[in-house]
Amino acid sequence: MTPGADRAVEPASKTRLRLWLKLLKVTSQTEAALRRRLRDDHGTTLPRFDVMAALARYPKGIKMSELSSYLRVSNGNVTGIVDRLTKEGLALRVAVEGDRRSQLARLTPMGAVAFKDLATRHEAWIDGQLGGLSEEEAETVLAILSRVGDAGDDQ
Amino acid sequence: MTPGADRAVEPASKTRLRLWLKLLKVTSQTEAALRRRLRDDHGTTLPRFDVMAALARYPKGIKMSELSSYLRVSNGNVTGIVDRLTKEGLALRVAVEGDRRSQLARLTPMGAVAFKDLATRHEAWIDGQLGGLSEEEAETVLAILSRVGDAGDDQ
DNA sequence: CCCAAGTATTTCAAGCTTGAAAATTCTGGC
DNA sequence: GCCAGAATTTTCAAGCTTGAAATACTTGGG
Repeated sequence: MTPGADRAVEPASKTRLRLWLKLLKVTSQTEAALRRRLRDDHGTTLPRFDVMAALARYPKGIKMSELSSYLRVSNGNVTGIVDRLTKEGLALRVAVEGDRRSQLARLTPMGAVAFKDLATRHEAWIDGQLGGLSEEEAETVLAILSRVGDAGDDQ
Repeated sequence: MTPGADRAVEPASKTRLRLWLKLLKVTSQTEAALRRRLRDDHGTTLPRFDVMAALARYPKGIKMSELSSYLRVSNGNVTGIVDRLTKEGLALRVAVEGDRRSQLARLTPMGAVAFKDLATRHEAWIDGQLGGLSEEEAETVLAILSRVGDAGDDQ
């Protein structure tokens, strides 16, 4: 749509590529630091944290397939992560009434406590990482990026 | 804009957490789409692409340890990726004069051609993904995020 | 010259990730 | 009731990732 003028278009694509590289850099640096922190200070991993965060939102449990689509990862992936959380006593599977194919994954009481602690520290830590930004700047970026990750903003 | 009128009561930490989740969402969605594209249309992977991009910047070759610190991944990681690229004829290792511990990794002519093609398509594709943003918006986000991923902006 | 300490890389075990295939269970048309 | 096809989950092979240990080589002090 409206590619029209062959002069004005060129700089925009370069700017967008730079923006992509910057987005990648900020998130991967922050994510790498987060993984390190989870590992060193809490003996866990980011995928485990993500799964626990999802399970925490569904106290009554969530089906494995719903969990994988919620997290946008493959079915086989969550199977392995929930397996490991279960082995550590943080999660469990419960049968679904009336459908023996499905199982609900949920946190154990121990898992819920562990997650609550993690979540609190997580929020404070992220705040520290992004602390250089004012609330207004954060809102500005949020508003602009909302037009990129547009499809299916389901939360 | 200014959707934040009634969000003024929200603490800045919540806004920053939302921003983090948004950044994560945009980059991981884009990255997932990129991985899919590389795999389905080009039979390769993002790590391979990243390594090839790094090697393309050093036509004379780069030491394995320099490669891993450039990409900010572990040594063992690049060993495996370069192994696979080598097996496919896209990269090779050459001995370093005067230090038999080191090796220089570099693209083969075939690897260089393959990368050049990939890079061209990559830039156009990214532009399409972020096409919803004006150049001004992209610049705004870039300026703000530059204050987060501050350390060592090497490109 | 010898060897201890340092440097460069690879190997390894464990976990994450994917898509495809397999196993299990359900459902609806007959 | 039977069974073909659909739905749900697990299993699997291959690759990515890390940090630690192992391997190979270099350097400098004695």
